[in-house]
Amino acid sequence: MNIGEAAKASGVSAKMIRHYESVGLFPEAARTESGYRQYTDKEVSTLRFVRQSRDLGFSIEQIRELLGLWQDRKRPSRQVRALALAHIEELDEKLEELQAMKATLEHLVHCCHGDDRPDCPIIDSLAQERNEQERRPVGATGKSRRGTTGLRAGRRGRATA
Amino acid sequence: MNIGEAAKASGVSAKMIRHYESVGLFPEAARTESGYRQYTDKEVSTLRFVRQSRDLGFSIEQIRELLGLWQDRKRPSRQVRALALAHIEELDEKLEELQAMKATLEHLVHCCHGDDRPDCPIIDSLAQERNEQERRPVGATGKSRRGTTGLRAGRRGRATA
DNA sequence: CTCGACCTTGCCACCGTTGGAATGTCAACC
DNA sequence: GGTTGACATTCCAACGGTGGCAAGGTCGAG
Repeated sequence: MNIGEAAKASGVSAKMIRHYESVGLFPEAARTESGYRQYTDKEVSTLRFVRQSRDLGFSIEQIRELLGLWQDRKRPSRQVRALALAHIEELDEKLEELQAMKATLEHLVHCCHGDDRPDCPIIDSLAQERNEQERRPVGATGKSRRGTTGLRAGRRGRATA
Repeated sequence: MNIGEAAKASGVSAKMIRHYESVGLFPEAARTESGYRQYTDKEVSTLRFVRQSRDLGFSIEQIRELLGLWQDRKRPSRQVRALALAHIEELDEKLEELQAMKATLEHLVHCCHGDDRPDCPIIDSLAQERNEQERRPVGATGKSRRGTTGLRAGRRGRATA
């Protein structure tokens, strides 16, 4: 099976398959004499595993761990569960951050007439001087220093794209 | 005012001030004879404006527009409102995506005993073959092609850091 | 004069993914 | 055989936004 077929079958683009290999998420694939990568069904399921994991938002590093746990058939399910729970927490942090932004924005939008007149509370608010505390309307107990929302980055891509 | 002070005053790191300038979000700052950037209070408030916008998750390009609207004192507030609404929609898409991930994960975690035994529904699920539809448990009417969650990227940084 | 704190530019790293260029290979058709 | 088109290969760059480091210049106080 060539890389293109493997891509279609797994839902991971050929591009990303090579990338994952180069990053060491995958062992190097077997090659034909001319250098084409060859994939077995087993490797395709591994690819599919990676794909599903990424769809759930796991990072490459986390997937590396997941793959390890998957291949170790004796590992306690506790370990997998812990990994998943940790990821849920990450998701929660991001959710909170996004929700906070949304809430603030909705408030501002609510305050703005949005007509032909130039005065606009949204712009005014952005221009306003504020201190650290006031700026975060929701949550933010000051625990996690570095916000990790990481908006706009773009993932996914239907493979073979 | 040197760049360091401007950074402290605005909450935008010196690094990012230079970056924004290089990207053209800012006009080039005035310089001393020796080449140090000089900032006025007015420029600091612009910086603050940028900072607040970023805290609300606006992209550089959106901020560019916001700045334009801010400086044009005659623009109808409708325009600003529209920009904000558009951004809220973006946030919503991301929220939905994250929530879908979380829901799936929570379901899986719920199904997994998480003990010393090796059998684990989480891993099993990741390994499973699935088609496009089944993979997305929430929302996903197929409208927006490119998922834009963009997990893990990391923003913020308290300035002057 | 020297020291430390600041500034300058520039380039690299992260994250994951996509795109392109330039080139090589394979299978099918005439 | 030769040509064509769909594949494959590699490498390099980009996106967003931020941080980090290095090699140098500048400033003010001691």
